Amino acid sequence: MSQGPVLMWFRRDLRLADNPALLAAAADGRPVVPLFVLDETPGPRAPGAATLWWLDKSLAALGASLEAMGSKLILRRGEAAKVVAELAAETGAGKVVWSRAYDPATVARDTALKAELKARGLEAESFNGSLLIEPWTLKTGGGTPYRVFTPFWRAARPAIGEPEPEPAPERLAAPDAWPRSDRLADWGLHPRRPDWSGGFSGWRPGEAGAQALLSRFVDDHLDHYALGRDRPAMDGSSRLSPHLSWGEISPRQAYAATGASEKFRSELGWREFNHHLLFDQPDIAAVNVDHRFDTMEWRADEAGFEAWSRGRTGLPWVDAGMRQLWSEGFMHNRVRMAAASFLIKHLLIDWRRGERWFWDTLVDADPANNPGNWQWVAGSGRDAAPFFRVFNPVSQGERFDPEGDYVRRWVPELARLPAKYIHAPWTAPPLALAGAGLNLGRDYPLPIVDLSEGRNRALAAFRSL
DNA sequence: TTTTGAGTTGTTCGA
DNA sequence: GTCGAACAACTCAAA
Repeated sequence: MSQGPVLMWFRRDLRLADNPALLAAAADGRPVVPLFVLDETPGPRAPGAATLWWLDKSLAALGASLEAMGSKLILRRGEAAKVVAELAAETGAGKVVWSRAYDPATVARDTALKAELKARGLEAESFNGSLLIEPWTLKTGGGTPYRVFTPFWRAARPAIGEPEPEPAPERLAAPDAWPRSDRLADWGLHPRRPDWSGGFSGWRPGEAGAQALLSRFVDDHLDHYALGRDRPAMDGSSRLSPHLSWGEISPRQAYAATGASEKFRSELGWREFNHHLLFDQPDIAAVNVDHRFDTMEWRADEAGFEAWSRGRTGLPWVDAGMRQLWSEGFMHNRVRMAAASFLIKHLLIDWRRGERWFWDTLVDADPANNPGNWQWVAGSGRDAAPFFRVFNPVSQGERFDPEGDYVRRWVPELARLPAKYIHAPWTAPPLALAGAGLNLGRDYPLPIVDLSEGRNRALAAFRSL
C-alpha cells in the first residue's frame, strides 16, 4: 500500500458526519489533508452569487470543525484537477478521496483525474456522499433510466432500505507540516459594494446549522408536512435544500430522520430523480430534455423579464415570491411553481432565462434540481407537467394564502388591502383602494399581462408543438 | 410482443 | 357553492 497522507478533497459534501470519503480517509490512521478547491475556470457550471455567499459561511464552519479536532481545511483556488494533483505531489500524498458528482462534465473531469493519479502510482477513490441511490444502480426492467417518477420511486424505496448514517470520524491525524492555504476572506465570496445579503440572516450555513434545522423540522413540522408545506405564510417546509445542496447534511441523514412522513421522503425522491436526469442528459440547464420544445418561439420580452425578476408584475402572488427570493435567497416551493409558470406560460419567456435568474439568486441553486424543476414546469422535462397546466397566480394565492399574510409580508404596499382583494388588487373597488392608501399604477403596478389572454396565448403556443 | 393501467403540485366551463 | 368533464393524446413500465 502506498504511504503518505490521504488527501480528502471536499466538494459538495461539506460535513464530517456520514461522509464515506472522509471515513475512508480516516480509516487507516494515516495523516489526512482536507482540501477545498474554488474552481472558477470555464467548464462545470460556476456557482451563482447566492450560493457563493453560502459557500463562504459553510467553508468557515467546516474549517472551524476541523480545527476543533486538530485538523485544518486547506483552501486553494484554480483549475480543480490541476490543483488536486499538485497538492497531492506537494504533500507526498499516497491517496486521494472524494465524493462523486453527477453532471456529465464533472464526471468526465473526475474520471480523467482518477486515471492520471493512478498513472502516477497514487490511490484514488470516489464515494457516494450525495445521493440515496446512484443513477447507474437503478434501471427499469428494460435497462433504461426511469422516466416517470412514481415507478422510479417505487423501485428506489426497497433499494434504499432504511439507511443508517455513519458518525463523524473520531480523529483525523495531522500531517507533519501543513501545506499553504489561501485565506477564505481573500476569496471575496461575501458580496461587497453593495452587500445585498442583509436578508440572509435567518440562515445558518454549516453542518451544525443543518442538523439543528433538521431536528427542529422533525419535532415541529414533520407531522403536518403534507399540509404545512403548502402554506408559505406558515413555512412548514424544511428549508433543508441549501444544506443538502452543499452536502452539509446527507440525504441519508435526512431520510433516516423523516420516516414518519412519506410525503417528505418523496421530496427527497424528486431530488434523486433530478440527479439521475442530470447524469443521463448532456446539459439539462441548456438543452430541452424533450426536443419538441426546441422549436418553441419564445418571446423576447425584456420589460416582462425585468418586471418578473424585480417582483413588479402586478400579480401579488408572483411578486411576493420574487421579492422573497431577492431578499432571503429563497422562495417557498408553492410560489416557485407559480412564479416559474407565470414567466414561461403567461409571458412566454424561455425557461432558461428564469433558470439562470434562480441560479444566481437562490441559496439552494443546485445543478440537478434547479434546471430539472424549471424543465418540469415548462413541460420539457422528464415526467413534466402537461402543457395545459397553467398556474393562475390569483387562484393559487387565494388557495394557499387565504389571509394574504404571505403577500403582506413581501409586498408591503398592499398590506392594508383586505384579504378579499389582496391577490387581485385591480378588482378592488375605489373605496377599498383608498382605504388601503393605494393608488394602483403608481404605488403598485397593474398586471403586466391579462391572465386570461396570457393563458390562451400559452395554450396555443404549446399546443402547436 | 401485446396489452393494460397509470401518470406531483391545475384551470375552466357547464350542469 | 360544488362537482365532473375536458383539456391531448402520449408514453412509460410492467405484466
